[in-house]
Amino acid sequence: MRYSHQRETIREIISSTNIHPTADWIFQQAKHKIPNISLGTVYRNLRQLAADDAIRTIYDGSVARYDWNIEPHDHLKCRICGDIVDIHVLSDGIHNKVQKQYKFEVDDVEMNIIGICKKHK
Amino acid sequence: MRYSHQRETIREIISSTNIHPTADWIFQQAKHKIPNISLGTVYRNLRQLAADDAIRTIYDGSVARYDWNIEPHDHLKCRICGDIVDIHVLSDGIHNKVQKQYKFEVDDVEMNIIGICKKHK
DNA sequence: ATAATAATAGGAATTATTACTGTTTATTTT
DNA sequence: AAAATAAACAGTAATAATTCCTATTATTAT
Repeated sequence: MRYSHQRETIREIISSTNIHPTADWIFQQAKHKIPNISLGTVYRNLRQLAADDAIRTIYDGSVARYDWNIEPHDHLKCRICGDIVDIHVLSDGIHNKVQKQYKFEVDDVEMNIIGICKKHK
Repeated sequence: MRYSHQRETIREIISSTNIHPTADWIFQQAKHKIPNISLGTVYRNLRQLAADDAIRTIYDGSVARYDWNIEPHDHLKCRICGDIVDIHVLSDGIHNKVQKQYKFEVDDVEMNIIGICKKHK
């Protein structure tokens, strides 16, 4: 993968926040630095960065969000404010358990816990 | 919610399969029974059935799929054949652990394990 | 410095889903 | 049982997220 200014800018934007931004949010931020950047460029680079394991794609219902944190972790999503926070509750054992019990080669585990965060109950 | 022939047909279609169908697949099946049913009707009823906890909506990347199984369970998704199968690995303890540790009121837990099923490795 | 080609901007196309509108139909009231 | 009410419908337009296309630009190897 060849260097590109656009891709580095996108990478920096993702690394700078914990909000798990959408492609469009990243696009809006990127425009501040590169006014004529295009949305297609943002999507193409997000796909490339994810394929390269430089970022992680998470799904919030049906919209994709992006996370700089590529370590295994889970998500807590508040259905009042929409905030998504990283947590770590899933034991590493699940991985092996599934592998043995179902003869399934595990690549990725995504766990999203939906509910109401402490600020809203 | 008032009775409707369309909704009952949709409910039956979902109950009859383990493939976790998409709205469009359900629409194609429904047309065999009700030739002039419209896609909007399928989506509206899927939303209503899900709100009523008669079915469960699951997200396969960014497309919605529907599951007749409303008991807590997890999913194994094969990235070769696309098949999604129901499993139960997550202990009920996670619910309380998250509730206490993060003061988060848990409504729903979705866990998808992505990898390669035994038929394809 | 030049050639080769990966990446880009801008826009069109696609896919999944929701919204709108006039009509039909299940249920309630008379 | 007929009339009134409103939920649900079919058909279609609109929207949102994402991907694809093409001519141009930028990076890298020679």
